[in-house]
Amino acid sequence: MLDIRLLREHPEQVKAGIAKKKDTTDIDKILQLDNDRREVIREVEKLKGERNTVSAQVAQKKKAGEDAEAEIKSMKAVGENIASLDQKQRDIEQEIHNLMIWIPNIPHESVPVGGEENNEIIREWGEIRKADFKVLPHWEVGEKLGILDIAAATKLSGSGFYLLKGLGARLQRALVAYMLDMHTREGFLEIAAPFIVTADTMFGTGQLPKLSEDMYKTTEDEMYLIPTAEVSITNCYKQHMIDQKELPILMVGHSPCFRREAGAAGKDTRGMVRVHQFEKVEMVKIVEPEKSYEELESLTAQAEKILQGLKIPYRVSTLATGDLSFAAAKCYDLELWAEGVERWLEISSCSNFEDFQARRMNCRYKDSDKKTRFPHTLNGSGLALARLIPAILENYQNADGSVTIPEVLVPYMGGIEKIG
RNA sequence: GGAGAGGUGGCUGAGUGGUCGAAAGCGCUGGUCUCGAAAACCAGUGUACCUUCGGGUACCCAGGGUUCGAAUCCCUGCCUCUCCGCCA
Repeated sequence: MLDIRLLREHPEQVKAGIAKKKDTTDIDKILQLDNDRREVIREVEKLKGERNTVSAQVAQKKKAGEDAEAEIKSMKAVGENIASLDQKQRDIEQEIHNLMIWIPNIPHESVPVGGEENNEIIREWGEIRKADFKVLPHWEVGEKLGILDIAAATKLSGSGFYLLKGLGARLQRALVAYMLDMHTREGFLEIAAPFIVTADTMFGTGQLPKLSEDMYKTTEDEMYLIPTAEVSITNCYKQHMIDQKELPILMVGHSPCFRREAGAAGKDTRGMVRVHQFEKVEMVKIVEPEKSYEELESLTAQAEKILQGLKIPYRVSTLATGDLSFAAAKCYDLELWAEGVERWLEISSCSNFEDFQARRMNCRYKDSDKKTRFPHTLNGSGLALARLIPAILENYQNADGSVTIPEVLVPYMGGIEKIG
């Protein structure tokens, strides 16, 4: 959520910012409501002041045993007037709120302007292998090795699901353990949080109300299945006052992610690349505002360490404004090269939300001047399994159809060095 | 699921209709003392909004209600705790 003061004081900046994200909220309408609101407040507060004064007189007279009927009578009408103005104020504030919650965060000045085509690749890492045999896509090699069974998943849940078995399931477990170990070693606190959360929690990180269509929702209790562990982990600090000494807060967790992919019908229908449920390790940071952009760099570097450890080539790009998510001010995408599908696959998004989420969650901290402020929140995948496994099955594929286990995973695989 | 108790500031916790924004303690900040620290003592210490910058208004889980006036009384919801039931 944006600060209404930013709208008041720099309306042009806000308008330009949201336009870069292709948002069309009528900012002037909100400013008009904001003026109306203040007018009502001035009026009602004057009346309340009067009532408080007279009420004090009533109390005094009663104490002294005097008659206060005249005062009581005169305040009756004032009281009714106050009640109706209070209602009017609430209505206006509700209307303002209902508009504010749909406004996206505004992009940081360093973010390239434009649509997806303006994303900027800022670095690449690793050598793309030139195999002297035909590298099979992961769904083919996975089925052949008996470790991936898309048909079974489809039977259970319909299209857009995968099922791993044997060493495939083990590989996923190994990756999760490898990644969690890496991040906790670097100071991230491991969190195992709920996968089902309330609407209020979804509001806190910005999934609601805008992304409602993308999530699975329970019918009986109005609960939501998390689309990412970001939701559960970040919201641990919802409605919380943080002591500055605790900052920066670094957390990491592993969870399944549930996504309806409502707008993506017909895209990437084969394999594990686009599915309704996948596993992911997610890192979250809560930091002082002054440090959030350097923290974004180190967060991205942290995600990159996983790929470097696995020796998988990747590239990092800065997302252009039109490609940024609702809540993000700046985002780096990590894409890895998958040799079988011959594509760069998005494997991690590392974003700085500035105080956008903190404001929605009402997460605050006291700074060194004892002033209450909103911290900045960040998160980054570290990493998503449903795209990492395909990359391993393809990039580590051998001519005989077997798959070599990346060296760093061997200990996690109980010493197994090759599948097939 | 059943019965009961309760939700008050950064924290603990008093307060059952009228100077209560709220006692006390802890914590925090400053000072005295000290070579320095601890202890002790003294002082200070909520947030948001409106403002003609004098001040004013609101906030004691949330939302309604009663009243001239509500932290305090009533209703609804949410959450926590205790006991019972059920249960991986």
